[in-house]
Amino acid sequence: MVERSRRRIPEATVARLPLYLRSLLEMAESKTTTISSERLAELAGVNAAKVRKDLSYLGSYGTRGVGYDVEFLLYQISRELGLTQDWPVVIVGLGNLGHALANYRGFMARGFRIVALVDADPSKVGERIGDLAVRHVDDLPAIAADEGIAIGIIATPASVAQEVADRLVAAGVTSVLNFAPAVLTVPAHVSLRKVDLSIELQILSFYQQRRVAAEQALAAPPAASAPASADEAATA
Amino acid sequence: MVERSRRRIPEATVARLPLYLRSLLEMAESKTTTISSERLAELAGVNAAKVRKDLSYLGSYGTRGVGYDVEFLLYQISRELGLTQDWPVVIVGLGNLGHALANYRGFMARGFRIVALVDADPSKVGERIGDLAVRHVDDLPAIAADEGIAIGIIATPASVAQEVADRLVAAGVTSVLNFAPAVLTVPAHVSLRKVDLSIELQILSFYQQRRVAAEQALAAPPAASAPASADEAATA
DNA sequence: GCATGTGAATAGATTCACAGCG
DNA sequence: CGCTGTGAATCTATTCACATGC
Repeated sequence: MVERSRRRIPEATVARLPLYLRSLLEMAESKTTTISSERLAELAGVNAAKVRKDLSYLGSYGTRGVGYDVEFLLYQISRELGLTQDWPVVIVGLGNLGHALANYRGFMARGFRIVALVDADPSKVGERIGDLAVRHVDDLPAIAADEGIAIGIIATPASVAQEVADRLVAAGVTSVLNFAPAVLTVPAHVSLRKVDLSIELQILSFYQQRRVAAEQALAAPPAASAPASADEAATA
Repeated sequence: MVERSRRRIPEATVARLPLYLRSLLEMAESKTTTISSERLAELAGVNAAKVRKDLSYLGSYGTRGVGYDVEFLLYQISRELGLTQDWPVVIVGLGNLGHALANYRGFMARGFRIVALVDADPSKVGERIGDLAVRHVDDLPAIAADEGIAIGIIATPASVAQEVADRLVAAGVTSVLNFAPAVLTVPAHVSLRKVDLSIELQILSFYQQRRVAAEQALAAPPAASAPASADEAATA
């Protein structure tokens, strides 16, 4: 019982465990008791060898010739991800996005509980969202101490995101999820992840352009140099 | 002029180009004319060797002993990412998140234009958000054809996300950004990216737990077997 | 002299392929 | 026999270190 997490789990594997978890939850709902790496791979949108290798980092939890026990694997992954406890979360910044996040009862799922909302704008302080009232960002240290905040979500404009991150860290928060389009720096003992809409769109744009260019190359004769007016959208 | 994109740009590099772009935009605003890989690396939160290698895939756009011309590099990256044109975007699903996204004039930045909002709920159809009216999801084929939609954003509940993806693809959309917590499958000629809040939180939870466990291991004597009540949060 | 550009070295992730075991 | 678990092979990405050229 002392030998918890003797293995070093690769980052890429950690990032996939939530996918397996979600797939297993679906299977559990449909009363399926065991699942093969093949099927789990299909549900999670990866390949079977990857599933087996990933799960092998957690331990030998499968049965050869049979597969994995859904409930047991669910529990093991939950435990590994630290979801057998509830992490108190604070959302900083209650503009459009902050509001949407605060109302995400569904998305949050098990393991996380929004316990505080803070904003720097005095006109927002006091506003009730769900069953929480918005408090001032200056109260962060007190809130963090009282509620034992583990995770801070930054949903502010980019211009103040670093300052907010600093305040969260100063208040003792050691995990930060940043929605602001800005590069943040935090001390080494703090985890930082980001969700960036515009980056995702730009990546899509890259491949989209590439496809359009490839189509044009096929359609146009590969002879003459530069096509004069190539600015019509080619999404047919 | 025909030799556009002769190099094969690695995926990891593509994912970082938007970071460089953003950093360069900041530099351009502060009237800086040239920038070293070192400084750009600092702004983008990566290391300098990576910046140089990444940029070298685009071409030899730097000057030895000097650095990169900010404006020129800005243009080259924009072009490479396909941001010299505007991509028409449709948002599907106007719940909390869809609303927030529709109002994100800021986050969207250059290169993208939200031209349509659709939802399956008849009570939402007709609602005006900004200067757009919500239309019914059944109109997608017509909308896609009229507006030349390039990118579809899925902001629906997970339960209908795959169906929406199928409809987008059927309507000719070839880039999809999925916010729903579901694994989607699309044909090979369609790009798919996802943004998943709960996955990000779960990844943070993994490392958070790991830290807490490490602290406890330090604090507690490494002798006795299982600590009886280990369910107090340890965020001090 | 100084910062880029890039081969070579290293590290990390994915995939293969099959031995091992229920 | 079927499916897991895992070494070995492969592929991709990162980092090093220095020759190159302004």
